[in-house]
Amino acid sequence: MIKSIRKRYQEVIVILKYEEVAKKIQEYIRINDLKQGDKLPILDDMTRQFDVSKSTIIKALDILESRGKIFQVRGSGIFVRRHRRDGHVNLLEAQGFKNDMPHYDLHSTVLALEVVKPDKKIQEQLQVKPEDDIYYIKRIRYVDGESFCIEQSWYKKSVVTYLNEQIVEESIFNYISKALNLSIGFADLVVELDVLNKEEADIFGTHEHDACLMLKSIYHLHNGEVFDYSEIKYRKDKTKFFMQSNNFY
Amino acid sequence: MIKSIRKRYQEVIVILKYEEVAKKIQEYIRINDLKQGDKLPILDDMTRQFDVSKSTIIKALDILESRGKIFQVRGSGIFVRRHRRDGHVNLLEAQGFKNDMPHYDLHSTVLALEVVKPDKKIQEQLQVKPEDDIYYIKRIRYVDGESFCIEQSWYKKSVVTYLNEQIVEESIFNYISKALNLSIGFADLVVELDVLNKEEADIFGTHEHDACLMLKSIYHLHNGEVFDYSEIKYRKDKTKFFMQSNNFY
DNA sequence: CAGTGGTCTAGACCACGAA
DNA sequence: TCGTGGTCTAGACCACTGC
Repeated sequence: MIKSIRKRYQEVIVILKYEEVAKKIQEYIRINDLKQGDKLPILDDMTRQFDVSKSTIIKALDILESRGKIFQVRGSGIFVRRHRRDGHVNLLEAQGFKNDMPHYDLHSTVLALEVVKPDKKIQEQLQVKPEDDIYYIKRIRYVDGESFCIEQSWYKKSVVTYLNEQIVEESIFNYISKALNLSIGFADLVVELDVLNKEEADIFGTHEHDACLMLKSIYHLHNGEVFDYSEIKYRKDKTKFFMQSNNFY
Repeated sequence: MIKSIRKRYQEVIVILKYEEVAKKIQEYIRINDLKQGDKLPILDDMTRQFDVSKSTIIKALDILESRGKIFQVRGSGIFVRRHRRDGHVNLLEAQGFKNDMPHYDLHSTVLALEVVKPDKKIQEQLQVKPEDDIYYIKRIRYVDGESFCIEQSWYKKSVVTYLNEQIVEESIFNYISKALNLSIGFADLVVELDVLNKEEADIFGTHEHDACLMLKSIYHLHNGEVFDYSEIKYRKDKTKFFMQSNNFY
């Protein structure tokens, strides 16, 4: 492959071969509507088809395996794993919403968007000082017109330098990666049971002190810096979290 | 390294270099009590120290990264990520219990251990026929003498050919991998909110219809065959699920 | 025992971060 | 600019599955 094709103008956006191959394999699965247990082409055929070395295919497959898309059986073949379950919130592709509910009508209402000083909890979660500026955002998210979750999030202003109502109504993460050109590295997530206060109960059309699922997340940039802490309450009757694990050793 | 050292007698258990290296790096982190953000030695030093090729080190590091132990920053270094949180159930190392609560006194009470025929739900989850034999197990698990969760599980008898009370009181997964020599490949997990029935409420010392966290899991062997479906109810006041995500792309 | 996937290496070259 | 990590390759050899 000619090197210049793998860069985009002056931006020098390098396309990784193994990412390209991984994308194409996923595309192949989608187009051929493969289900759990269906077999993919053998390695040798893939090296020929994609015109890359065996190692590169294997790297692409390892990535797809770690993302829960496929599983590899030595001596036998490479097989498709069950797809994301529709309507479940996928905790491991934790970039909100659009990904989880692709077939639904989604929108958000912004209840708060302001610059604040962090209290003790936020200082600790975001690893900031009391005098640092923080964007505080509170949103209700709707699925098919019905309230689905209530999200509060705190962004380091030194990283996410600017936010406005329109950005916040749409996808903050999309804005962060596309407009600010930051790349999100990893996240720590905690799921627990919580209860609704009066205001939240009204939003969900239920009763104060009702149980709900709480997801607390800390997001890091690629260099390890924390930039976002968020707390999301999900209504109990609509929410299922989905995950896939490979880590047996 | 001499090849024969890497096999154990006649069993031909091959030790993978990159798994060995990964283990040693984790050990290094533990011994030196490294915290989030602490730097590991540079790649070149590790290749020398472990006497393996650069690719092998990188593979080991990729594994540790996917397991949430470290993060790698190009041009800068390799850094330790926050450790498992004590007392949180780690959903991605979902092998029960002993791993999640290493510093606690754990035990189990077996309420049921019998061979049954699957109902519709179990037929679907385990992908078995109505006439297939299934081990049904119900256990209460205690942490420091206090009931922590109630687990029901269904094992394909064609895979897990034998179980007894002692095995079930201890670790079934341990038995499966060590004694039956089966290797667990991957799992699908769903977390949702559920309520307690009268019996369960009594076990937890709380009220019927109280909310609880429900974890439903489907476990697969390395070849993709389902062998276990389980439903675990966790008491709401004691339970936090923890996960780490890398999948931002 | 053929077919298929996995491990490991040496080495060339590239990309990012910090100073 | 240099230190550090990342991509990619060709190829030798190994290991598991199923016929």
